[in-house]
Amino acid sequence: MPMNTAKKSGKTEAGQPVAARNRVKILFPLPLLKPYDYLAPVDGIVPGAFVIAPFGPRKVYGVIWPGEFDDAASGKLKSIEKICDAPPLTPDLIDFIEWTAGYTMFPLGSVLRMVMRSGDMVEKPTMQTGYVRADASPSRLTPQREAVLKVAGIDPKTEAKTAAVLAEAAGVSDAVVRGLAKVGALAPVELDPDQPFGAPDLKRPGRKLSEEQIYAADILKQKVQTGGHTTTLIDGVTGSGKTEVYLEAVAAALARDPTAQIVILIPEIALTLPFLERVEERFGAAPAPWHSELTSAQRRRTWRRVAQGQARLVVGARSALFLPFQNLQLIIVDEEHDGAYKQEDGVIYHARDLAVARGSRGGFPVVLASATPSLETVINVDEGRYDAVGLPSRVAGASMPEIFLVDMRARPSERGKWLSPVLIDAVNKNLSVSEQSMLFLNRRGYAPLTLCRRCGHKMTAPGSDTMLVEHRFENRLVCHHTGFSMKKPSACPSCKAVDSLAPCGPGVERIEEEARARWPDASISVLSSDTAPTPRSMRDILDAMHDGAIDILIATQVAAKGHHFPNLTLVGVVDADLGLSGGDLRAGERTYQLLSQVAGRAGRATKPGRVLLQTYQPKAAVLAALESGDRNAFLAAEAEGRRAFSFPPYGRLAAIILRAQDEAALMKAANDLRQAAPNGDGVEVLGPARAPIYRLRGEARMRFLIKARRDVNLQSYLADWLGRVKTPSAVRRVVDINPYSFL
DNA sequence: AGCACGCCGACT
DNA sequence: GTCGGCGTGCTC
Repeated sequence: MPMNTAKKSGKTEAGQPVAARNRVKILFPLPLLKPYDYLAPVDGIVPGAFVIAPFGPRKVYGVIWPGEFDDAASGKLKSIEKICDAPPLTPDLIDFIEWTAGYTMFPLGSVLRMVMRSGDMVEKPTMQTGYVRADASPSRLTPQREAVLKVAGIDPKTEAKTAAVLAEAAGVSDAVVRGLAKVGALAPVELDPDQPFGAPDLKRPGRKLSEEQIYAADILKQKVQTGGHTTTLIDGVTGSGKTEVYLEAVAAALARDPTAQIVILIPEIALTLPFLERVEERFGAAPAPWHSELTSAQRRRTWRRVAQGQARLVVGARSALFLPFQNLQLIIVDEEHDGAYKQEDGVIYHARDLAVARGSRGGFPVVLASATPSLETVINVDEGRYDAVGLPSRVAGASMPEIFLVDMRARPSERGKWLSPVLIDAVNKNLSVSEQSMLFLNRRGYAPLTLCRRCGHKMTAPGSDTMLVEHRFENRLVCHHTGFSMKKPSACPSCKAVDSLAPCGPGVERIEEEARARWPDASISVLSSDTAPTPRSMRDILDAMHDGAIDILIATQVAAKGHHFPNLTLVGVVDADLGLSGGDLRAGERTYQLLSQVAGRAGRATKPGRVLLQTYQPKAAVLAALESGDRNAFLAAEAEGRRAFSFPPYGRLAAIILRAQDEAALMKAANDLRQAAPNGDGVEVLGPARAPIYRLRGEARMRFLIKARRDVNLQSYLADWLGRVKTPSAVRRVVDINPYSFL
């Protein structure tokens, strides 16, 4: 275990004996390609230690970095300002940062920034005052005082509580607590506001597992016991109990090494709340949470407790991969196929790929879980790089739902309506037997397109080629890409015609309108990120659904995962073709994943479920595969398609995106870059082409796609290429290795 | 990321 | 004549 050998040294500036000074490298969490050389005030500062050092005109938090000293830098060396009293980053994390920078082609310092975010997390927070019981007993023991003394602890290390917490627990005002402190019955102690996380209780038994689950869990536990790196896919249908299985592996890892730390990655923060509770139920202590919605205090608590090795189990979004673990021993990637693992701004990365890399370099197991694994992962299993355990049946004897296609050409909806008679009949039938239905449409708002009936003008966001979506409930037009929103104008901004703006196409709000008109007596709710913006509001709707208070739930993809509705027996997908257009490499795969996930909501308990997919292209391979339930045939066909065009995972793919306000400068930069592209064996450069959304937030965007054979080092090729041209700073240039979004 | 340095328009 | 716009480049 690396210790911070650099003790606080007090004054480090002038007056330090020169003989004691040696050189160190410091990496700053700034977009810098390399660390810089400094003079250290004392010997033996370990790599990974946090410091403050002068950098240009200001003082910046940084990290001591390993590496050769740069002779060119002699002569202008400055001294470290301060060595921070925080546990240093471990060598394996430093290695992971280096590897990630090389792989993603982002500056080393930018990757470090994901670990540090803000430097103040390194500092000890201001301590609170906590109280424990002291020897002196109060002269007058009132019932209130007695209640406080009853809930107060003794051990100043672990049991100190703030006045507010004690008062709350005793049901009295905090004046009572202060009074007791004044007479010496309570002793004040310094209390870290970042309270430790509860230790997982390893004696606690897990839920009762099926034979199948026990078998799968044993395989995973074996991997953990043996140690060393493996990647294992838990390939289990919706409702097969994947979570219980991998929690057994987590338990095994916690038991094997008393300092081991584990991270469970989940794709969406909306899911964290129920998930945290589930983990708490298993281990008797809440895990440390990590996602973008944490308050700064919550974030600091998790970060510091992870850095101290105190938080042993972390549940978080993709960025949890960059927490400063002391002894990371296992990574679980739940719903590994989920597109939310792809980080699209700042350093662009895919958390699943980085998790596997981290496990491989750190020599510990990685577990991927999914009901609809990504093609990449399936092929990695087929080719023997990953292992797999299957969970082919649902727990508690529930059967898989039956899936039917509704050919909208044969059974169209009424004009200006979106539900086919087939789906309407099915909902009617469900209402008559008091079973729940869900109408699924992955489109927020009322209408995805607003068009002027008179001049044909399409409403777009300012400076962007993105359509404004009508949100009728708020009477606003909203851009889902840029966040722009405006009150719906009464006149067309182009031809000034009044009341000519017509909503085109359906969103969930419009389906709600249709459903309310058709089923006025039914209880209908909409679940989307607009109706449930916070985890709590989402939970309210989910609870109402669970308790049967809703007859028809109209939902976007936020309802697609992770919820059990025992009385939901019908899922109607309003537009199953929605994700298929656009020529995206993974459109078919994503549609399959989303729709089978949605389908999995139906009939989880004893009641069999039915799923109706409304489509205009029932012959499409994805839909045929969903109907027949033949996932393997679908994946084989997808794989063949990718192989034919040497797309990932049969070849490598990268994108270079250029963006600039000035279109002429952008075109010139794109052409200059194209001219400089070196000929590479097995490398094909496509573009530059306009990005599908050409203008976004006032910037125009051009894209290159670079395809390479699997045996080509794509990063070296790109580094060579990009090193040859100087793009003006007004044109932003970003590399996306293995792009997912083609917008 | 900041921040300084440097070269072209509207002000006292 | 100067104040200040933000493009360019540097930070050990």
